[in-house]
Amino acid sequence: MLNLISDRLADFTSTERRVGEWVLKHPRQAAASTLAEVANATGVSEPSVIRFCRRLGLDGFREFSRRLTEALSQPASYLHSAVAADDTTADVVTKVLDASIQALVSTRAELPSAAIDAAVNALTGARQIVFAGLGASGHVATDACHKFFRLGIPCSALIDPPSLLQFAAIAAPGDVIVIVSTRGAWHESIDATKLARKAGAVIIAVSEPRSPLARAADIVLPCRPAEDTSLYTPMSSRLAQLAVLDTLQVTLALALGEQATDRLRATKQVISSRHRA
Amino acid sequence: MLNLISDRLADFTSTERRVGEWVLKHPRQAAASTLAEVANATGVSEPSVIRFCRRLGLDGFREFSRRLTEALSQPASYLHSAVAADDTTADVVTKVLDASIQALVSTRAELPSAAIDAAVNALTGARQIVFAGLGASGHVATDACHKFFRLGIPCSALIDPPSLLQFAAIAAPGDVIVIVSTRGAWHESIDATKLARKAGAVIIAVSEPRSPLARAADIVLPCRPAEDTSLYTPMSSRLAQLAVLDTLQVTLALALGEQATDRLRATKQVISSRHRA
DNA sequence: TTGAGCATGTAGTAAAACTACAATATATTC
DNA sequence: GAATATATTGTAGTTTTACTACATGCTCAA
Repeated sequence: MLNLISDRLADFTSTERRVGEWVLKHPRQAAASTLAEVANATGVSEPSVIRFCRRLGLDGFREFSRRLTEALSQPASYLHSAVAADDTTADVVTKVLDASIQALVSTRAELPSAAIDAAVNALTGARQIVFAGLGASGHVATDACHKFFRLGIPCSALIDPPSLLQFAAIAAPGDVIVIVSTRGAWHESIDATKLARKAGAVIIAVSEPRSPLARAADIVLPCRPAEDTSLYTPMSSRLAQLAVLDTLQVTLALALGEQATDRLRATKQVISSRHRA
Repeated sequence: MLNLISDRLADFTSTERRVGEWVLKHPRQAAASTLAEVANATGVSEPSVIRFCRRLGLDGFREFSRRLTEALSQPASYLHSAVAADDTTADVVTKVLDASIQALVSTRAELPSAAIDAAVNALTGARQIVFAGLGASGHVATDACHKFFRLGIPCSALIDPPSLLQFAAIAAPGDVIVIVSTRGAWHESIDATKLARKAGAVIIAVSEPRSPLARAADIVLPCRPAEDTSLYTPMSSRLAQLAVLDTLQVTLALALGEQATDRLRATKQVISSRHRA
């Protein structure tokens, strides 16, 4: 939460920045304050504080307070520390898993439910869903495809630039493209996004929220990559992306109701019966 | 907080007890609700809810909300709870991510470094590494392949039964097969394991530790799947498998020394230079 | 310089939390 | 068993808080 604020501080208006800086400086006080108190302490008007909250992708001041309280009561235990060449195996196990846990914990704290709702809204009416990702994100896209198709929606995965661009060229209204990209900086992804959007498709980016890709997309599901402090540090962001898409799938299943759950049940059943055989 | 409530439940009035029981049953929802919503959900009047808060020694409903939110973001609350059909989006986000976090936390606790060491030992001398996985585990295998090949070892991924069996038939000493399987029950995997082992290959199973596959393998990296309490609960075990393989890769990189780290550096470099372009 | 567009504040509204008090239920004493 | 006292709960109103609509003023471009 605090990271989110400090990251996005740059593209705020001056009043919003003032609020953000104050919150970063007095996080505990901020969490316990009312809207009027924050406005007073920062010397801005109440609506400006609300605008600040909305800018963060939150619903309003209420949600801001809740998120901040959550963030401040989170344990600092799973902190990221770099793997060193002389670490024992037990050290490595702890460090790598802690980094991954941390990635999920911060995702949990920063994922705005409004964005999920918007995404679900787009997906419920979708004619088809296309999951796209290049390189390591390709695996996430494929995985997601494998997961969403069980809901009975036509799904496919595109994991190389030519396919992605070709699809973007023939995209149509009703198509939803979910683009997974850790940094959101590959220009192929961005080009495809712009192209497909012009054609009327909805683009959901699972990506670093301040990236060019995020700016080009309709809906952003933020997935902050952990700083790459070390050569050995693996991409924990991949886990976060998978978890975000898990969440989206479950929410979508709930939104679709009976029909989707029946299909889920059927896909589970067919597996377990094969196992017994 | 929740303990406090359940402890004191006995000396509450019947209305207060009704509120307390509901809060214990739906803690997340309670933390996100307004006074009126709680009153409505429990079928009592608003002042009664306030009296309930006061009875807990709190200032009012506001403080109750804050305390509850704090309590729920403590680490002990990353407990697995099933997604229900009437959950809000925020509930789903929390539940799904909590389940995933829980999977990693328990993996961290249970992963024996001796098994990692044994696996690294086998891998350092490997002529080639083959990652195998069927269904959802196929993605994990592919992902691992993509990750390990950067160390400069020949890697491939097999994600369908015929390929797996064919490879098992021609396996040779020096080959290491890493089989990913959530339940470790597909007989194709087990057959392939036995076959390849007879031919002198080393088999590492990333799987439920008490499964038939685990028994057949040389080395077991335990990955206990979270109980599938609900239809909606996605496979958190997949995340655990990925994290275990992350750990293995980092440990292997350290064991291989200079040469491997140079290669890792090179693969990172080529990506970041493309990004800038 | 003027006008479009954006940032910000003012004033008002809706809703949330809280209070005072009345009504009902429960216990107590004769 | 009746009458009174006490405790419990709800109703109706007040205050506070969060939010909205709109107006003002500022910035930048033509």
